[in-house]
Amino acid sequence: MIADTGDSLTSSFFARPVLTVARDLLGTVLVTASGARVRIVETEAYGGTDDPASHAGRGPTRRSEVMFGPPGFAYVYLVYGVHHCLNLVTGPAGDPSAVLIRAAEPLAGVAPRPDTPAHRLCAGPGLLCRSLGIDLNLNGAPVAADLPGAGALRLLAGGEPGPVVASGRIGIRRATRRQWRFTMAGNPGLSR
DNA sequence: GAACCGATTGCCT
DNA sequence: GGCAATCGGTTCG
Repeated sequence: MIADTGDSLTSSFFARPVLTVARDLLGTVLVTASGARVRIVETEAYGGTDDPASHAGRGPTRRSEVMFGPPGFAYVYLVYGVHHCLNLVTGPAGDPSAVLIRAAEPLAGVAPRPDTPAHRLCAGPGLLCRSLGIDLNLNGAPVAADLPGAGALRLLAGGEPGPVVASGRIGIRRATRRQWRFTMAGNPGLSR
């Protein structure tokens, strides 16, 4: 029997403007190949027409080339040589934009850790990737359900996210005034 | 080719 | 609050 993917997000969801996708990803459920499920509670938008804080800001590199491709694919990179960050490519092909998944709240299948409350296991982009086993192997992987080979990562449509707050992006030095960070108000799983 | 910086986190004082 | 870990990209010589 074929798995029911009727609630899975497809390319048309990701093909929209990056700010719209970043906002609408709140409340959706990320599912890994191992069956872990987390609800996204914090995102940030990067790229678009002119974003000096984006990896794509000065043309494609070997690292950022996925951002320049079609929507619905994962862009995973290494920060500070230590942690991985998960992004989802948005907009039409050629528009180098993506949404950074900054935090989520575990629903099922996330391994506990000593001295870490469950709701903090994915409370940051690096923590989220570590808890879900996401690394460079998933860079360029198809996420939208209609793409060939999709399945290593899936997104399920979520319920109402509740009140959403737009604020300045964090952890960067450039273009911090843009209100491109989206959070579920008051959620305990937000990054610090 | 060397020096510096970065979409982070955890451990130190 | 400071800082190390550690790698890719950018900048400068």
